[in-house]
This record gives sequence, structure tokens and C-alpha cells, in this order.
Amino acid sequence: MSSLQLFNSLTRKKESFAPLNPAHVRLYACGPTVYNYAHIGNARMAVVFDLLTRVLKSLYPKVTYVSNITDVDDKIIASHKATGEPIDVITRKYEKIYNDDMAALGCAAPDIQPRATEHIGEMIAMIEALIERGHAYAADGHVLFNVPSFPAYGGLSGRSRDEQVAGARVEVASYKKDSADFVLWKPSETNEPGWDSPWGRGRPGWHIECSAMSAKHLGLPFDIHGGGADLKFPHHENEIAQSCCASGHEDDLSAFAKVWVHNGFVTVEGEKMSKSLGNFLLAHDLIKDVPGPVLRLALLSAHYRQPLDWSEQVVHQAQKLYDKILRAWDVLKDVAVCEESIPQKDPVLALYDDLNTPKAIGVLNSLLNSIFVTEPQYDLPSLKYILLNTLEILGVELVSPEAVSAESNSEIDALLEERSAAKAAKDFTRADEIRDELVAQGIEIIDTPEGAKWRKISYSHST
RNA sequence: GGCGCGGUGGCAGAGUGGCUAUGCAGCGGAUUGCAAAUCCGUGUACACCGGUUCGACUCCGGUCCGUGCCUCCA
Repeated sequence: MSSLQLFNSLTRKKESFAPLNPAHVRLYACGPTVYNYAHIGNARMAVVFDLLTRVLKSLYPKVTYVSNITDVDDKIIASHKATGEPIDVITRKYEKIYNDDMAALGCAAPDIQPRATEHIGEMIAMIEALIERGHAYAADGHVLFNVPSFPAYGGLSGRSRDEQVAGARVEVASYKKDSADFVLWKPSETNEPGWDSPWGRGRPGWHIECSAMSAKHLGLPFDIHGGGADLKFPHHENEIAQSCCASGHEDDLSAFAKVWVHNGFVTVEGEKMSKSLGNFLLAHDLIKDVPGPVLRLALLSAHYRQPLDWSEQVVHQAQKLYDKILRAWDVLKDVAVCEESIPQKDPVLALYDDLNTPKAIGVLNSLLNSIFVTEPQYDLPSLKYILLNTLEILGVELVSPEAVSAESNSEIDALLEERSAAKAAKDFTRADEIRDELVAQGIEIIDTPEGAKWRKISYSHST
């Protein structure tokens, strides 16, 4: 069996992945806060961890992937106050949109997708455990985690307590014993969502939900914990603190999750996405113009730990690649499958090396070229097997490009007939007009020895 | 200021102590009524300065530049 290499943020080294229990691999990735459409950066996280899950599933018999929905949060409350929409309407609406959009990008639904609001009891229990063990204290209606009670704090992001204090740029609330202490529970106003607790009516802090839900659904310790690079500090650092301290493993940062995986950011045309620049690209909008598998390939075109600059050209390259895949598939349509791999043509091997998708795409191109050229040393049945397997693990679906309505279908056929008549009459002006008309509708004409064919295209070849 | 990451051919982007990544774009050719696609040919790049080495883009040190995080943030 091939072994998977993964870069572990906790040790800052690439390591050979060894599951705690090879019969059941468990991973958790921090999911979205549902108060708005997911942007392309959220999509990258979803695609990266979907890919990791697919790779794991190709190697191990059982894999459980948990990714949460944060449906209680101050930004959600702010959205509620601004729009007047009930909280649960907002959260359910954007949860569904998120799942639909990610599905369009080829992301399988997580095996378990827990909602924070459905785990308040577990969070309260964990907070009580932290208080009992001397790691948390109630003050002024809040419950805070006491960072000095956990000397190992900062191990993931590599910062000492002193450094954080020096870098603090936020006014320290008066009820904190230490400036680094963070909120586990906070009081809610009557017009804010809240739950009864030993500390009065309130709601959980941001970090505790992931600690509570991962423990409940996966058990501790589990294999892999992931999320965006910006979550490393403070979110993941605080999760580690809560989970290790609540479970009595104050001296072992890996008592929570063994391997930490963080994906890099997406920039747009060289700039960070920000509301002030107005360059927030929403997955929801991109899907309208570009097929999901193309967007997915574009998101996988850079290594997951590197920054990815989203540009017209990145999308264009992905379009060309997807187009090539579809054409190769056409060539292989009637070829039988031979389950025999050819290592030098197998892109999946690159994925086993810390999800090296750019290299995998390079090998994929080489594979596709072999299919067109039919190099004598490789036979198509094997190449077909590798291609199928690769697309499955990459999560790139073969969407039939011919999918158009029957009505426009007959319209296209009529135009094609007219064109072939024009060609027969050497009226090439009219023939070219028809081509242009169809291209404008996203239909490409392909002249073959057997006559003209057509297919739906997702972009113009003139670009 | 602290903790990180990165600087590869026009662009995107892997990788390696000595052997062509790959793709996009471009150019020439085959093919085509014209295209598209495909095929053939074409580009010798690794920020700068030292060091180690028989040999470094690849290892070490320094410099410059860019960039992320430092309690909203994928």
C-alpha cells in the first residue's frame, strides 16, 4: 500500500501518516459561519479537505470526516439585527447555500456536519470540566479559559505568552485575570440568542464548539484536524488548550489531534480579498459562469499550503485542462478497463505526497497526452483505469458537455444542416456566420470526417 | 516588534546536489474551405552576495524584496 505523507503544522515537518486506528481514520475541519455566501477562500478549504478525505478513503477502509456549521456567532446576530430576519432562518438558509455550492465544486458532504447550536450541552459540560480542573473561571457572567494554567499554550503557532502580551492590540476586558485569557461562555442580552447555564443565560465562545463537537463525534485523540491557515492562532491554539486541559492531558499538545493541516489563502488578482476593495469572490457567483469541476481544478492548481492567486488566467488554464479531460474521456468511451496501474502515469501518487496537486496535474497532463498519442508502450485500458481513479480521488466529475434542452438541440441540428448545405454550395460566408452564431450560444462546431458535430463549451476559444 | 511563508523561463506552478517537470500564452510546421481539437518542432529559468562541494537553482550563512498571522477572518 502506498503511504501518505502529510505536513503537520504541529511539528512543522512532513511526516508519514500513521493512523491511530488503521481500521477507522478520523478527521475534523473547521467549517463555515453561516451568515453569508461562501467566498472562494472558504471554497478552497472545503475542496482541500474534501480532497484529503478522498485520498484517505482510497487508503483506509473507514474514514469519518467531520466539519461543523457555526450557527451561533456575533456576526450572525449582527446580520439578524441588520436584516430583521430570524437567526435560524439566516443560518439554515446559508447552510443550505454553502452545501449546495460546495457540492457544485465536487465536495462530498462531510460524513457528519454538526451544528454548534445542537451541542450546547456538550459545551457546557466541557466548560464545567475546565473549571473543575482549575483551567477556567467565571467572572462577570463570563467564563474564561485561564491561559497561564496551561504552560504548553502557544505550541501550535509557535508563540510564547510574553510575545502575545507584547503584541496585544486589543483592550483587555476588566474581568480577565490574564490578558491572554479567552472566552468560553458569555452572557446574552434578552434580544440575543442564549441558553440557560450554570453561569446564567448566555452563549458559547467561538472556540469551544469545535472542541466539544470533535470530541463527541470522533473521540480523543483523533487523527487530523484542519482549517484555514489563519485559524492556527488563536482558534486552533485555543481548541488545543480546551481539549487537552478538559481531558487531563495538560502536558501533551497532541492529545487532541495528532496531525494539523492548514490550507493557504486565496488572493484575487494579487490582492487579498477584502470588503473595502470590493473584490470578494463568492463561490455562488462563480458557479454561475464556470462549471464546478473547472473551479475545482483551478483551486487545486496551487499546492494547498501555498497562497493561490485567483485570476482569469488560472481559470482559463483549468478550463483548458477540463476540456482536455472531456476529450480524452471521449476517446476512451468504448475502451474496456484494465485495473493495472502505470506508476509513471499515475497522478494519484503525487497526491500521496502531501497532496501535491500541481504535480498531480502535471502527471495528469502527461496521462492525457498518452491517451491522444496512444504511445505503444501504454495501453488504453490501463490509462482509462488510471484516469477514472484519478478523477475520482481529485473529485473532478465528468459533466456531459452536451447537456442542453431538447428544444435548443433541434435548433442546433437545423443550423448544422444549413451550414453543411452552405459548405456544399461553397458559401463559406454563411457557414462561418452559423459558426459564430452558435459560439455566441456557447456551442462549438467540430468538423470531422463523419460530418459536423457540436458540443457545449464553457468559454470562448477566442480568449 | 514577535512568529511564519515565499522569491523558478512572458504567465501559472512542481521538483531535484550532476539527468526535459507540466500547463497556459507565443512562434514555425502538419491537418482544415476557415476554425476548433490533435500531432511535430521551438524557449536552456531558478532574487542578490558569499561559503561547503569535483559539481548548487537544489545544502549553509548573509542581503534585498514580497507576503501571512499576532485574539473578526478559510
